[in-house]
Amino acid sequence: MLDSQLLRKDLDAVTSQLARRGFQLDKPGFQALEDQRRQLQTRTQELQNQRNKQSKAIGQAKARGEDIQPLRDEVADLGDQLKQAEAKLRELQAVLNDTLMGIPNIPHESVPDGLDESANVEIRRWGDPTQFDFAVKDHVDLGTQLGQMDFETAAKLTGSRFAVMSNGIARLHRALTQFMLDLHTTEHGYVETYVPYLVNADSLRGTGQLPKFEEDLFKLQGEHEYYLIPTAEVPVTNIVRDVIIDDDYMPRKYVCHTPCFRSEAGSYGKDTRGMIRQHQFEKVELVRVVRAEDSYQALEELTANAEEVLKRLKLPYRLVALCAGDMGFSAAKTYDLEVWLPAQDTYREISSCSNFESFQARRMKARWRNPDTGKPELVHTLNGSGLAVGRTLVAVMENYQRADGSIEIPEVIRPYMGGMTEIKPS
RNA sequence: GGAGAGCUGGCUGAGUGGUCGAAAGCGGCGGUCUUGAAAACCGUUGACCCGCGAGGGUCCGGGGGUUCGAAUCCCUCGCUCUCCGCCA
Repeated sequence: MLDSQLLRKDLDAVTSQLARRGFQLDKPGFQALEDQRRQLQTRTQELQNQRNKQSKAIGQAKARGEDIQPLRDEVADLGDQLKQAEAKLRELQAVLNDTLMGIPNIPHESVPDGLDESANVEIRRWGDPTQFDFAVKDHVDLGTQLGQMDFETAAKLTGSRFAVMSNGIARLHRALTQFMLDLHTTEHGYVETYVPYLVNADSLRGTGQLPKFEEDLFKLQGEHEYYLIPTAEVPVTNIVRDVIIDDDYMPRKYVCHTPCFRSEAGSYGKDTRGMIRQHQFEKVELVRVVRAEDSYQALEELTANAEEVLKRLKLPYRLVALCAGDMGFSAAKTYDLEVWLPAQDTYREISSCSNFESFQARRMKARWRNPDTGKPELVHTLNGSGLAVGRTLVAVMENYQRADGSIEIPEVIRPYMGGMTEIKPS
């Protein structure tokens, strides 16, 4: 959510900055709502003031043992007037709030112009695309031929966009997760965190998935209004919702491994093969809660933390700065990490690292107490994948494949697999 | 699942429907004393909204209701705790 003060004071600037990401703000509409609100709020407060004064007078008169009936008659219809004004104001504020909740974040000045991914800007590359002297297979062929990846059985159990893994591949999948968690906790200073995989609507509103993107989520049936988490970002970031963090506990760095559930509505026909786009996948998520002035430095660090996973796995990748129009709703700036996938002969997203500035914090009322002023201030929140485990598995399988269809295990992962060096057919 | 008790400021915890945004204590901050610290003493100390300001308004778990007036009464939802039952 944007700062409503900013919208009031500088509507033109906000409108043009939002236009950079292709969002059209209804300026006259917003202005009209805002004017109405101001009028109604003043009027309501006047009435409240009147009521408070008169009620107090009644109380005092009663304490002195005077007859209060004349005073009561005076305020007879005040209550009705006030009730009406309050109801109208509430209605208007709800409309205004809905409008506000539907406005995306303002792109940071360093974000490149552009409305789609073609305008994204490559920042740097690491490693060279893996060379093979044989025809490469994709992870589906590799996994199926090893007898350790089974999409048909998954379709039987549930439906499309799910996977069953077994044996070495299943273990590799788990080992990658452990490796990432260990790296981020022991070397990058993140605190390992375990959270619920079901969240309520308030949490989803806090991080920006609701109200606009409900169709992307799996919602539970039953007495509770719970949703499956689409990313650990939601439960982890909401840890600081409605909290004023003590300065001693700033900044906060969380790492959290969870499954993620996404309906992938609207992605029909996209990445239908294999593990690239699943309804359920594992992710190790990095979340930071920092002071406003530190958030862009923190974004660079967090991105570097995610890159380190790829470096240790010796997977070639590139770093891309998303243009204004390609960023997610809540982000002020986003870097994507794209890993080299030989079978697709291209780089594919494996991590997305964003600074949300105060956009989520304002929705969540997440603040910290500034010792200099003694006042609570909104925090800045960031998150990034470190990394998406399913896609990392895909990248390892494809980049470490051999001519015979076996897969070499990256050195840093071997300790997590009891010293195994390769995966061969079951 | 059954029965009961709660939810008040950073924390603990008072609060007869009427100058209660809320006693008191702790903690924090500032000061006196001290070479310094501790102790003691004095002072100070919630958040949010509207307004240039003076000032006004809202907030006692969330929402709704009764009333001229609600922390206090009623309804509802959420959460916590205790006992019983069941259980990985």
